[in-house]
Amino acid sequence: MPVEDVRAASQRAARRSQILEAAKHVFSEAGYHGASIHAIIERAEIARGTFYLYFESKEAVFGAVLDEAMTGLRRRIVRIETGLGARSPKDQLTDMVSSLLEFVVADRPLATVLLSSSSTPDAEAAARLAAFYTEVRSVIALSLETGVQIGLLRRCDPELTAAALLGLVRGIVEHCVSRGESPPIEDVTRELIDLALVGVLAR
Amino acid sequence: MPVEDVRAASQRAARRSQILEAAKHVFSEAGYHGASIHAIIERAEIARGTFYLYFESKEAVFGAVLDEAMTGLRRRIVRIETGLGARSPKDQLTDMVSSLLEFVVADRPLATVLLSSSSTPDAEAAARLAAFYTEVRSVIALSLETGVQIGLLRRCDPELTAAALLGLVRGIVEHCVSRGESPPIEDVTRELIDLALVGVLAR
Amino acid sequence: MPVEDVRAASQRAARRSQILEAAKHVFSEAGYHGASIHAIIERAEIARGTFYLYFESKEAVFGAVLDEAMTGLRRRIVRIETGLGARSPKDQLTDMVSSLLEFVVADRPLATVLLSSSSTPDAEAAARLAAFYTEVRSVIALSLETGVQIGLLRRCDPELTAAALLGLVRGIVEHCVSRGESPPIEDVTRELIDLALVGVLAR
Amino acid sequence: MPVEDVRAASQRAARRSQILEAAKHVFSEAGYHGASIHAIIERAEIARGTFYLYFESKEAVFGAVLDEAMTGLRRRIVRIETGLGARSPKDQLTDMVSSLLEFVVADRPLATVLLSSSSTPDAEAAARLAAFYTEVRSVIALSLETGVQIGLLRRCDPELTAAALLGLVRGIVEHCVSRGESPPIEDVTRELIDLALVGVLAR
DNA sequence: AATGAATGAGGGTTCATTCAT
DNA sequence: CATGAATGAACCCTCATTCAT
Repeated sequence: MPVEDVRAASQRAARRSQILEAAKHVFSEAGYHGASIHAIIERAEIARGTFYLYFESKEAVFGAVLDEAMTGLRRRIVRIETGLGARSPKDQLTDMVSSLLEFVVADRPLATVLLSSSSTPDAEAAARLAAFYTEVRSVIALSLETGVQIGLLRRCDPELTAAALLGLVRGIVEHCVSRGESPPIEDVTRELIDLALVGVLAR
Repeated sequence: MPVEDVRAASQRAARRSQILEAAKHVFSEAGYHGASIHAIIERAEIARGTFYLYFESKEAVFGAVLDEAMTGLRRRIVRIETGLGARSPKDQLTDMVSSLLEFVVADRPLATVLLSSSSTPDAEAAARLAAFYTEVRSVIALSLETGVQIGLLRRCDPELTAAALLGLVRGIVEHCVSRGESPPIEDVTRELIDLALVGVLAR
Repeated sequence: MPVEDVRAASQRAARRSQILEAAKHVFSEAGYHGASIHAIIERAEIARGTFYLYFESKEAVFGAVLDEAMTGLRRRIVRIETGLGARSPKDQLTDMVSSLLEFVVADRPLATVLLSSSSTPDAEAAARLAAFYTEVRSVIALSLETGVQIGLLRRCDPELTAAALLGLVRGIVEHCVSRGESPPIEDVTRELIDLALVGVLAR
Repeated sequence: MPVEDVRAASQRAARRSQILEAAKHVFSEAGYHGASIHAIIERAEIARGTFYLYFESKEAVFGAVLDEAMTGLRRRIVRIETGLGARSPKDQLTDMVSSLLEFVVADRPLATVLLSSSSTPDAEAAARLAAFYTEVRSVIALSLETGVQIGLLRRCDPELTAAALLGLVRGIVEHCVSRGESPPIEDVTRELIDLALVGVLAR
C-alpha cells in the first residue's frame, strides 16, 4: 500500500473516531431519540454531509458506539480457570470485575449509553445490545453451573441468578457513574464480589 | 359538593385513568420518544384536544404514569420491624419483596416503563424517576445500616450495597418480564432473598 | 348525516381542492422534482403540516393532480357510433376533439403537467400516466381498426398510427398552450381533424 | 500547435466524450433531476473533481447532451429541393425522415432524453431545447408554405400544422422506443409519411 | 490533470401543541 | 366539555459543488 493511502486510511479512521466520540457523548446525554445529528456534528465540528460520509445513518452511529463498547467489554470477559495451578477463582473474578469496572466507569458516556439503552433505539442496535446482554448472562449462567458442579457454589437457578448478578453489576456501575467521583475501583470491586459471593448477612 | 359535581369529578377521574392506562401501554411498547400522542389518543379513543384537557403535555402524562407506578411501589415498601415480638426480618423481607414483585411483574407495561426509563426522556420525567430510585436506595441503605448496627448484617458500604441490591432486583424483574411466562413469584422471591443474603458461595 | 358533518366534509373537500390547485400550478411550472412542498404550501397559503393532512406525500398530490386530469379527459372520450341513424363519424369526432381541446387548453397548468410528465417523477405516478396514455392509444387503435373494417379508413398499422395521432394531438395542444392566446378552438379542431383525416397533400 | 498539445487536446476531447456518453445514459434512465453526479462519474469511471474539470455543472452536461443530439438532428434536416431535376418531394422527405428516425431510434438514450425533456430541468437547457423545437417547427412551417404556394399541398395553418407534424413524429419515436424492438425503420417511415400526406381516410 | 473528502443549502416528512367551533 | 383541523419547528438525509492535496 502506497504511503499516501496509509495516511489517508489513518486520517479516515481518525475522523471516524472523532465523530464516534462526539456521538457517544451526545447519545449519553440525550438518549438515542433525543440525540440529533445536529448536536453530533456540532460537537464533532464537522459539516452535516461529512457525518454521512462516515456513517450511513443515525442508527448506524449508534450501532457503532454500541459495538465499540461491547468490543471493549468482551475483551475483558474471560472464563474462570479451574484447572490445577490456576489462581483462585475469587482472585480471577476480582481481576476481571475490576478490569470491567475500570473500563466502564472511566468512560462515563460509554457507561451511560450502555446502561440507558434498553430504550429501543431502532430495532437492530437494540437487538444487538440485547443479544450482548444475553450473551453475558449466558457466560455468567454457565460459570454458575460449573461452580455448582465443582461444589464451589451453592445450588441456584443459574439463569435467574445470572440476571440478578448482571443487574447487580449494572446497579453498581450506575452508582459509580451517577456521583461525580466514585470510590476507588478496588474498593468497589471488593464490595461487589463480597456481596455476590456471601451476601449481606453476617456469619 | 353538589351531587352533579361529584359525578362530574368522578367522570373526570375515570377519563383521566383511561388516558393514563392507554399512555402506559404506549410508553411501554414504544418508549418515551417513540410514543406519539396519536397512538395514545387512539388507544384511549378520545380526540386530540381532549388529551390536553387532562394532561398538559406528553411529558406530563409520562410523569403521571411514573407517579402512579411509584405510588403503587411505595405502598409496598415498609420498614423492617426489629422490635420484640416482630416476625423475623427475613420473613418480613420476603413478604415485602414478594408483594413488590407481584405488583410489578403482573403489570408488564408498568414494569417496562419503570425499567426502560433511565433513558433520559426529557429532563423532568427522568429526574422524577431518578428521584424515586434514589428514595428507594435510601430506604435500602438505611435498612442496611440498621442491620449492621444490630449485628444482623456484616459491615458494608450501605450506599453502594443499596445500589447493587436495587440493580439486582431490577435484573430479576427484567428477567421475569422478558420471558413470556415467569416462574412462580415465591420461587423467584426465595432466590432473590437467598442471593442477597448469603450470596452464591457454598458454605 | 348531521348538518355539521356535511359542512365539515365540504370544507375538507374545498381545502383539498385548494391544495390540488396550488400543486397543479407548481408542478406545471417546475416539473415534479423541481416542485417543492414549500412552493405548494406557499401558493396554497397553508402550513406545512396542513398539507400532510390532505395528502400523504408529494408523490400522492402529483398522483391526485394526474388523476383529476385523467378523469376529466376520460369523461370526454367516447366511442364513435357507427350504427344507423348515428351522426357522421367526422362530426362525432369533431365534437369529441373539440371538447377535449377545450378542456385541456383552458386549464394551462393541467395541460403542462400532462404534456411534460413523461419525466419520470417517481415510479407510481409516472406509471399511472403511462397507463393512461396507453389506454388512450388503445381506444384510438381500436377505432382505427373498426374504421378500416367498415371501409371508412385506409389500411394502416393501428398501433403505430394511434401513437402518431396521439402525438399529433399533443403537438397541437403544446402549440396552443405555448402561445399566450390560441386561435379559436373550433378552428384548431378543424385543422386537427383535416390533417388527421386527409393529410397535407392537395387532392 | 506542438505535437504534445495536439495529443493533449484529443485526450481531453476523448475524456469529455466519455463523460458525455455516461451522462446521456444516466439522464435517459433517471431524468434530469433523478440523475446524480455520482451516477454519472461512476458510469464514466472518473473522480468527482474530474467531472468539474470538463463541465461547469450538472446543468451544463445536460445542455451538452442536448446540444450533441440537436447537432445530430440538424445535420439530417435539409430543405426539400423543388427545382427542376430534383427528386420528387415525397422521396426526399422519405429519405430525410428515414435518416432522422434511424438516428434517434438507434440511440435510445438520446431519444429518451429528447422526448422527456420538456420537463423544465433548469431554465437554460430547457430554453435551448425549446428553441430547437421552435427551429424545427419553423423549417416545417416554411416547407408547408412553400408546398402550398406551388400547389403541392392543400391550404392550412402552417404553424399549427407544423406543431402537429412534429408531435406526430415524436409520437412515433416514442412508440418505437417504448417497445423493445421496433419495426423496420422503412416501414415506420412509410406509415409516417402516408399519414402526414394523405391522412387516415380511405379515398 | 486528477482526486475525493468536505461542505451546507435544501429536500420531504413528522408530531407535539393550539384554538375556533 | 369535547373536538380535530391547523400549525410550524425540528428532524433525518441527499447531493451539487468546492478545494487542498
